[in-house]
Amino acid sequence: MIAIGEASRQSGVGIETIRYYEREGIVPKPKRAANNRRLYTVHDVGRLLFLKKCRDLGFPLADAKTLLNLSEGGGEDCQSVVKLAELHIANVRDKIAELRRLEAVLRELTANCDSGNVSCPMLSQLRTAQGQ
Amino acid sequence: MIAIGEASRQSGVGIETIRYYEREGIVPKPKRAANNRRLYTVHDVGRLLFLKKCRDLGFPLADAKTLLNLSEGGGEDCQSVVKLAELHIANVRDKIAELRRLEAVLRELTANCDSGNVSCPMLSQLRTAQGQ
DNA sequence: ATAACTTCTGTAGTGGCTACAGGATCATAA
DNA sequence: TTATGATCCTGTAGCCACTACAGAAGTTAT
Repeated sequence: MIAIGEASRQSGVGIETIRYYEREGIVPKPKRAANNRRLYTVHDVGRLLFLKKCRDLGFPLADAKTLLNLSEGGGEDCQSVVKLAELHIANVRDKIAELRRLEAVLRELTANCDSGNVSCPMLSQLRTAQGQ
Repeated sequence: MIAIGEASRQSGVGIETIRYYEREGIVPKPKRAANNRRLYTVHDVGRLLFLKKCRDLGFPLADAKTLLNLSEGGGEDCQSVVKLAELHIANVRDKIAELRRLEAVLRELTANCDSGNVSCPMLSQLRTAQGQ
């Protein structure tokens, strides 16, 4: 049984975040010591590590919770997991495409901005060009 | 002189967002009609359009405000504009790289999840793999 | 007159934390 | 024993950039 600071160190999840997860019902409320301090088990730390990995993979917290439940429920519902993951991958791909588009437009806008122009080409574009 | 709804239509910026920009000091407070309703000029709509383009390019609102000021200040400080834009481009590139890394990891994690496995390979990985 | 639309102010919610404030408790050293 | 500092507690507010109300008042069309 370890305190919240140690659980934070072992899992990489911040102390405030652990308490936030508890408030939000993402993880169950831990036992308390006689002095009211939270006590965590190895299993609890495992949960936090699991959640941290999900978050690092970009899953929304709600999805991370779902995955945790799938992991702890006996069924090992591989199909549900894949479904969630595929949706997430699609989101990631969409974001990449959007960012690439943005980068291209930004490069174009700044292309003529190097030399000491009287008026800034990028600002001109922003003032006059059609949206998009 | 047009009302806020028309300004919203012409600029593509939502009504609530226009009021938000006013509250935040991103755009100046417009004149009011006798009935206390906001009145916008073509120039005001131009500002909103400018801001919308900046936001669509992914600039934070604070940067959008800075760009607007640069655009309206007489100097046309092309160097400041490029500096802001280059920083933003670097951010965009970083995000793309991170998302690509994520996508690769997610693909790897779901690679063996197709057939009817007894236990889910992805969940196993999330439970046991080292962070990263 | 009635209905439907628009606008007004003010407040709260979104996601996922993060940062306090103000207090209690614990561990360690002089 | 006492001082110091680390850790913990609860509760609240801030971040970003909106978005969504509630409840009231005014405008426009039939």
